[in-house]
Amino acid sequence: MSGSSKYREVTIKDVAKRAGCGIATVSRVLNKSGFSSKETREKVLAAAKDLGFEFNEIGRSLKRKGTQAIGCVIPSLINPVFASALQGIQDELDKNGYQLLLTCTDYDLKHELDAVRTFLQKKVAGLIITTGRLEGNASLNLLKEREIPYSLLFNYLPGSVSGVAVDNRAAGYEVGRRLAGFGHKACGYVSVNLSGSDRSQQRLQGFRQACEDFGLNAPTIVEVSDASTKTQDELCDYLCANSGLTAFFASNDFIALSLISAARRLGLRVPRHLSVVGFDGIEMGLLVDPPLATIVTDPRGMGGVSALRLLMELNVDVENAPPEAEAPYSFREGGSLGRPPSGKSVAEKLQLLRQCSEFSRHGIAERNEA
Amino acid sequence: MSGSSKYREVTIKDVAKRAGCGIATVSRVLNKSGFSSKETREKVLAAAKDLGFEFNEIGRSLKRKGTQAIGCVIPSLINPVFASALQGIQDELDKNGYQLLLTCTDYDLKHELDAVRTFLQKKVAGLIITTGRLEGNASLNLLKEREIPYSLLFNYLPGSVSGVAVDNRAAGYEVGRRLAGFGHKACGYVSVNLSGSDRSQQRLQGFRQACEDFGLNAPTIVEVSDASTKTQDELCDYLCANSGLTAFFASNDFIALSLISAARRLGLRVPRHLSVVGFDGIEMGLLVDPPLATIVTDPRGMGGVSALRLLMELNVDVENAPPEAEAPYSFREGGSLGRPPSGKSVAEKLQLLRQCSEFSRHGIAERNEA
DNA sequence: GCTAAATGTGGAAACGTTTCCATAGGGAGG
DNA sequence: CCTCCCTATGGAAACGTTTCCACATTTAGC
Repeated sequence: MSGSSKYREVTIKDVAKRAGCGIATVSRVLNKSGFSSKETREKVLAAAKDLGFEFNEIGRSLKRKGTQAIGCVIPSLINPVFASALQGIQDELDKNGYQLLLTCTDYDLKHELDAVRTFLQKKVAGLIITTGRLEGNASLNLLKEREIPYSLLFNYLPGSVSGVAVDNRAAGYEVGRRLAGFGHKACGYVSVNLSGSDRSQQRLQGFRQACEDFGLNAPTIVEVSDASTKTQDELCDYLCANSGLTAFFASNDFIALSLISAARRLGLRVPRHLSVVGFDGIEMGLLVDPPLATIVTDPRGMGGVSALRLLMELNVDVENAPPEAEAPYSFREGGSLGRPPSGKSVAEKLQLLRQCSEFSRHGIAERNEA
Repeated sequence: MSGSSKYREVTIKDVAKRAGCGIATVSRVLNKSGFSSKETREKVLAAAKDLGFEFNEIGRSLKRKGTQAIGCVIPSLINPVFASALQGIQDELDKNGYQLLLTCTDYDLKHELDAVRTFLQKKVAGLIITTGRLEGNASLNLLKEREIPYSLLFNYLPGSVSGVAVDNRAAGYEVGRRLAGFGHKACGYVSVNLSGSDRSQQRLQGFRQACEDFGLNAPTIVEVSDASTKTQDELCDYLCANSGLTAFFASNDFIALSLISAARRLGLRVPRHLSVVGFDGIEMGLLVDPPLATIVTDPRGMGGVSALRLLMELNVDVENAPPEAEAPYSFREGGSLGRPPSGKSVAEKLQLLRQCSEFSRHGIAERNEA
């Protein structure tokens, strides 16, 4: 309220004055660089302590022409996969004395470019980027042109750009193979933002190829919006309109669980009437009933690896070098994947769907709540 | 490999030379501050464009004695509540031209203090903090001493420090009231990190009070570790050891869902044999069967509000001022909360638990997988 | 006891920017 | 015609640091 004891920043000059020496000496002592006698060293250290001196990183960065910060550009934090990856990144950066600057792009390439520009102005040491679209990506071109080190996360373009990512194509193929193994013939691929996401498209490619190789029909595709309540409605519509499909590959676990929920709303049982396989391997998938069959990945680990790779490129000597190979994944069996319905179950399913089509969606909800 | 066409930073000096004027003029033009003739303005703008000039934010920050960055200190990104909040923060900062510096503390106060120190060295304009323990918190004391603006998120100490948070005590009380309304008498409180989290303790306080006011027994408390697989085991043990409890309040939705899953493993049904109420209102809670009864909060909104409050304190004129009141929450009914088991159900439940105690936990898993 | 090297120190420049100040031209008002 | 003020401009200082360099002192080698 009264005494404006405005805190005054204490600089290296203040320390020098107090220690009775030049600022160069202070800098050397505090940075443990160059020569210094034990005597002055002690005086400087004492002075710094007395005054509560802390380096001003801005001054340092200006002189050193760079910061100890890494810019990170990801689509969103709502997706737990990205959040986990970020946690992995943060852990590694922290361990190596780097700071994390974060921006979310919401899959908007314009936004992405702005973010990269801002990071460059802030003179980040490097960037970690997850983008929706690799090909002709303006942000990446900018970084290449300026020769700024960067590391890609979750992105890779087969035979061209490589980053820390699972082989989405191979993983998608694996899902197709598994579905075939259970005897499914007619499958669906459910995605959010298929058009704007390389990753989703790669998974679909692999899945398609597997369908072809193992004699399944070409998958029926649906792209749903990600506003949760709307998603449910869209998924219900999709299920109703495609009663012939017996198994679904969802582009991530959340969609997979949404699909199972939508099926439940329609009175359908998983895996009795339909099978569902997800992607990512989020923990929740193990807590639900039936447990979700999915491709398990390690986003946190991947984030860590991407950070380590970047740090290595920056000549930081990290504790243990990250593996060179692409990120591992594995197929997890789960109760949500079973044999396709046969005979009685099919009849049951069709009966249920027929009933549903007689209700408005609102009606369905009401009926199920009763 | 060969031509080292090392990119050379272009500075305001280069622009000045090219435009044939002084650097002061360039600065004025590019910042639209002070006077400039139309003629020079055009020359400078053209020169800047030709050379691809971009401001060096370090130089700017040094002169201006501060950055346009906000430091954010949260416990973890794995908890989707924090991730959502961060998304809200990021959105607002982005909208107002501020950058986000992020650190996760994993509830470690030492780590928290280090992070705050680093942010101060980087001359952030302000901080947003979520801490486990408010009382006597060293980081906050440091910030007060240095007179650095900060905004608390998810924390508040009734009658003392205030931040953007729901009234955890009142919300906990509300849960107790609801459980009483359903006729429960003996309840449990399940938490991770109870000792290290003010929030969890406040929820418990409110819950306890409600139990007292509505004539329930004092709640039985259990603290579980957060390593998922271990959690399941611990929860199973807890359920077995407390067969008399009919309802559980979990300190967050994830624990609530874990508890339901653990119950399922034991053969128990929700809400037939036990009721469960969560906290947070994560989306997943609506996708599972039965839907989770919980306290619904708006972490993303809260993050946004905390950012806006901070920006206002920094005299940024934000678009619309955040609400002054504490963050809203609401109780959501869900299938996971029902009446306590009576007669036949109790017998059934005891029978199931008796069977379980005959198996090792490993045995349980095997039995259920079969 | 002499040079050469090793050790210790501080002045000053530099990093890229903003901004104070001095200077100067031009128009208006007396 | 002389002030005065307004517009326009660039030189130079300042922000806090690191580091080059020149200089001083000690130690070592003969």
